Amino acid sequence: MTSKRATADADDQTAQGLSGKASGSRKPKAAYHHGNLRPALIEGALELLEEHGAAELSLRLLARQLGVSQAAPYHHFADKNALLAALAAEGFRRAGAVLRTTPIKHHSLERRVRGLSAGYVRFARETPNLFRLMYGTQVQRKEDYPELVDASTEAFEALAARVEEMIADYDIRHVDAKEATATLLALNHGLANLIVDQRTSPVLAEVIGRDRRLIEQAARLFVTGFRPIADDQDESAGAARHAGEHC
Amino acid sequence: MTSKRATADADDQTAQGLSGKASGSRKPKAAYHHGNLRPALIEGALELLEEHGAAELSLRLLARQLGVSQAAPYHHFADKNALLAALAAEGFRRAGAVLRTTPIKHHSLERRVRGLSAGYVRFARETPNLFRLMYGTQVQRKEDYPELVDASTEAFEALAARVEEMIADYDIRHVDAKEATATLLALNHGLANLIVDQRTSPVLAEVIGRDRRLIEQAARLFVTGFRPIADDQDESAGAARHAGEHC
DNA sequence: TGTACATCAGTGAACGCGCGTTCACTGATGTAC
DNA sequence: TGTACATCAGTGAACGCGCGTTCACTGATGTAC
Repeated sequence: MTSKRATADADDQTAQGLSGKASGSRKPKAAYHHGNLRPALIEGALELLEEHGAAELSLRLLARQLGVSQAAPYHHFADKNALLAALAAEGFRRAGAVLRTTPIKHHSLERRVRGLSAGYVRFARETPNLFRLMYGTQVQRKEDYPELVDASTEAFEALAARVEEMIADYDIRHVDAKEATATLLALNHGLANLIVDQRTSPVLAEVIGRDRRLIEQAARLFVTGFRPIADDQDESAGAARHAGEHC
Repeated sequence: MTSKRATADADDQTAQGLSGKASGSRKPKAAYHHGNLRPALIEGALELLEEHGAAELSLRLLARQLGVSQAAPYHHFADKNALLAALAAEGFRRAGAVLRTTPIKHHSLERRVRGLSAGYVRFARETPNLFRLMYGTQVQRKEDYPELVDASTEAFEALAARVEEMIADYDIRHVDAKEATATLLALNHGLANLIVDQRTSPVLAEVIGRDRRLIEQAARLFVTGFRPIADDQDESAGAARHAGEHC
């Protein structure tokens, strides 16, 4: 519930209380004007979302939690869907930031891939309900919210830039950049979803439970390729060993 | 709304009507006893789920749709959650069947991988809301429903068996079977989720929109590996070409 | 510097809604004799 | 073969709930003069 700008002002007004304005009525309760409600709504909604789940995130509960009337949010968001869209946009901004800033530049290809996967997965794990909100059906008419469209586009482009960087640095010739980006995104997205999901089966849970290992393995396999090739896991490329079979 | 067993009986009773039993009262409306409500509930729920979305799937609407009182479902499911769990279980059974029966045995490695991905994705696309239900938070206390646990375990094991088959047939030595299964699952799951999700960004939509191409590319890259290797895409294994860089 | 006033950000009561679930009930079914 | 009866699968009315949203309102803010 830490807020950024105006809440600080509001706090000043109530907390300082030394300017004659407050005129003695020391209500520690909220001033009539919250003063910073919009960001507080988003922040509070993110907390409720993770704490109680998307199904229980209602404008009324949110308003109650912020000590504000249930009509107040409507001064800042057209309706509930608009608030949800703002949350999803925030999610994409965070995901984009992770992809953009993951420090992988001077590592091996495998470690770079692993770093990107780990970052994406970490983001999803930290705020799983936000992650679900970003991709689920809960937010309707997503295309109507430019903030959301832009944020998600930028997140995708952040990953694309990282992939292009790897392709350039390693002079990888046999793949198209878009193709590789989409595939890596699918892999990351799949890992994140599996890890975030409630694991229904104990068998699956055992495999997925050890996140770190799973991500390492996935990165290695993604880089190495799933096919008969000799044992060059860690060193460098080795000679091929198997003649093609059918087709 | 085609039903399997008991509904047929019920139909016989009303439709035939030649045994004196019906005694002339030709009500084409439902008999007092539906006779086959449980499967009808599941079937109807699957339809509602895909048609109107999970948010609008209520027991009341379902009962109304089946021409039955809103209390009737409680004779067959303890509560709404139990019905949802049954739906999810049905989803895993279908997914497992797809993975088990996808005919890939005599194809190249790449085509086998592609076949498995395509099958999983097709299942997800055909009933996207069911797909989401299987993995989402909507069904609570999943572990309390053995039917669901078993079905999801069997689906995972179906994929594992296919991966082991490939590993054996191609004598792939540098990967562990579990590792490869988990990674391929992640890739498939990511592809399916991306394709099923509402695509927020037009940039992403363009990449993901052409499913078939995306899946082909992902399979190729998954098999080939994302690293500097010469051009042996289609033939067989080729000689390696790039000396290792850092690390 | 003081004041009038438009505007903004709140309030609180109310609307109508559909939902999950329970309850006492009743009609239909099938089995024991 | 006919009948009594336990059991099963329905009914329909009602409970209580929380929700999204709207409305007429009022207190606070800041700007023009």
